[in-house]
Amino acid sequence: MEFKIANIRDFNLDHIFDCGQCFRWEKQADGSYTGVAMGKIVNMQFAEDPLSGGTLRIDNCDEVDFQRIWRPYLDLELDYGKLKETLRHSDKTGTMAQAIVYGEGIRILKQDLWETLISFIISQNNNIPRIKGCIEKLSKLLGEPAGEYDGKIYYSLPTPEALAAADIETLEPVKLGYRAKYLIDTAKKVVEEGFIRENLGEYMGVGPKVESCIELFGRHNLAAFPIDVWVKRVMSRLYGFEEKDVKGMADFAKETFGDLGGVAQQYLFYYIRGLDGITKSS
DNA sequence: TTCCAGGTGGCAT
DNA sequence: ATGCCACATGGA
Repeated sequence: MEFKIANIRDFNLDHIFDCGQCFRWEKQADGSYTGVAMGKIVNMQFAEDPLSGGTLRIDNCDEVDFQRIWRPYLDLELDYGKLKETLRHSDKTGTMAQAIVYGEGIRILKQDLWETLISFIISQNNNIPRIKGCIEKLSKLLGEPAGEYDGKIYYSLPTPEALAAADIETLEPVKLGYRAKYLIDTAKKVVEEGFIRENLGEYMGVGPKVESCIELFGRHNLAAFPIDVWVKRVMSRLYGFEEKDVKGMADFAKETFGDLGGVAQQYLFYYIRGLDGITKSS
């Protein structure tokens, strides 16, 4: 079963799935992406058309799933054309205008909270290819088969219960390093106390940066402005901040990008990685 | 070999 | 409240 929708603008699957917000979508040889989210496996392909807007094809999806799952997940309700107009001249250097051109098809996905929590705990002091590998191995080890697509079995992430029942030795093959303890600890806390929605920093392994990522990617709080090494790099090179002046960067982001800080951050993150020759997260 | 990656917890001031 | 530093792992 396949669902198609036309006239989609400000949309590019490479930009969306390779801007560091998610770690589980696999690019196929034909340029499409296969992934599992909300317990469903789908394959997405996008055909560009600058005049009318492109057409998005989602395989293994019907109209109901599209409306209930993928339309919100892909943030198709939000007018990114208008949003980009607001951001384009927000800074005085023209940096944001260039970053927007470079990542014009980025959208902030509405991801599952639990998934963003464990994904970004794993992300600390780690690189994107390794993060993807860890999450993949973790899902195969303790997740459930979500189904099969194109001859390949896809696994869901482990539930909090499954992860809480694991121990360090069980997780050894996932090669999480010192983060394994954080994951188990966090899973136990979720199982015992229910999901803490405020003060995510109470979870082991969640500091200001990870919390900010969860706010942005898991709760769609577009004002959140996560500051990691790449953003520090942008702020330093393109806006003239000292590398360690995180407070200054945060204040600047708030003043300059306001409640769209998170979207601005994604344009900047994707842009600086491109400038440094990092593509396809490899 | 050393450095680095979507940083944080623990400890000393 | 702020400043260090160890921390697992694998690729450059």
